[in-house]
Amino acid sequence: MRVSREQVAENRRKILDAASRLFRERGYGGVSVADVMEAAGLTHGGFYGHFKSKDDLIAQTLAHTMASGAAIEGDLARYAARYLSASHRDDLGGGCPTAALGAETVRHAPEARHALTEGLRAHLARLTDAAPGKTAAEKRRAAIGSWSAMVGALIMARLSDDPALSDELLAQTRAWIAAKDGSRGA
Amino acid sequence: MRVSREQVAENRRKILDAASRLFRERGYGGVSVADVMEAAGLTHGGFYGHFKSKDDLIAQTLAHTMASGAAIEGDLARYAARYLSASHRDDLGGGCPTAALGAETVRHAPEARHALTEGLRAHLARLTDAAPGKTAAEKRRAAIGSWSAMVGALIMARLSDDPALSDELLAQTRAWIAAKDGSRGA
DNA sequence: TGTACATCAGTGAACGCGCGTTCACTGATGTAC
DNA sequence: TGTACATCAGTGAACGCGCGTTCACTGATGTAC
Repeated sequence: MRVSREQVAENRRKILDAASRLFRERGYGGVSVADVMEAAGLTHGGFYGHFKSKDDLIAQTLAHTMASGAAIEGDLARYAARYLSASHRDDLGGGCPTAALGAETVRHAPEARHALTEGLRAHLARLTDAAPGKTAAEKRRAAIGSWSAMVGALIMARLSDDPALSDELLAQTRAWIAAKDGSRGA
Repeated sequence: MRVSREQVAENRRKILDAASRLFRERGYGGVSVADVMEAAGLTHGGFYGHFKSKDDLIAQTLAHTMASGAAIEGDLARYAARYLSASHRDDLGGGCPTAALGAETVRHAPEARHALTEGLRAHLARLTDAAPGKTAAEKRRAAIGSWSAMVGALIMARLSDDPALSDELLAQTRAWIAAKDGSRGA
């Protein structure tokens, strides 16, 4: 049963959205092509009309997800407070793709790595604008240092099976970033 | 062909060492039980004499790997310089288990998460001792903030397919940690 | 505008491979005498 | 200390399942007239 061109485009978007969430929740290996298609409301056979392979889906999903990189509201400390919140920690599927998939993506197709790298580059540029510092170099350093701390802390907070340690990782990293920002670097 | 008790213990250690390196290099899903056994110089059939399942191997491998947490030589900035080096970035299989496997381990058996969490707790205690700060609270905060930044920066430096960006992530995060340490916090 | 046909997105069964796991067997180790 | 037997770690073939991928088919869409 053929569908309209608009329906095709919408189906493709649904597949990418479903894949984006599922991959972040369960990792690449934890999600089958059939899982993605079912979540998109389709059957698995139609998959290869949209994508060349599962690896192709992974790369395109990352590009799709990173393209919707939101602008940063407020300063870097404010952004860090939201990033390092319990609600973000508990929302794997809707949260930061770098924290959820960065480590696994190293081992995947070059296209997937490339999509994440370019998303990361764009995000660092936005963070640099929002970062404190008198010079461009200071702002860049604060952006990279703070962002590294955010990603690392979120991953470890999710990893920890001790809720107290998990909360401490978030709170202390938030405080450290805020203190660093206030102290105006070098 | 039965082997001696010492041989059994040595084989078990070889399996854990091989698994530790292979899992870090390729992730849990990228390594088969047969891969591990072959790397340990054995055949796959004998695996279930040592471990209950692949998940059991994963958990025991993490416990085994985290148990050999080295003491920290020098202060925290010195440790960070080594952690955030090109040679550590390029040595996935021999490098930090948290950076290599932390994100994936969230989705695995509770025992695996627990082993990593306890290793992390012990490591944070050692880092706290080496951290700068006048009070215990300051040292703890510096340890957690710096450690989060190290883990995040290493993951992103490995992820980046642009060598210049990769190097910048390491260098800026090193500088940020050093600056922060010098500035004596809040 | 209406009709006839070609196109092709999606369906669901099927294929083949890899992997986790099991099992009958082997032969060296450990032990009872 | 030496011998006979029981134990059991490791071997390699086999099993079964899940998953990525393919394919013949369907029927609605798009188009030529």
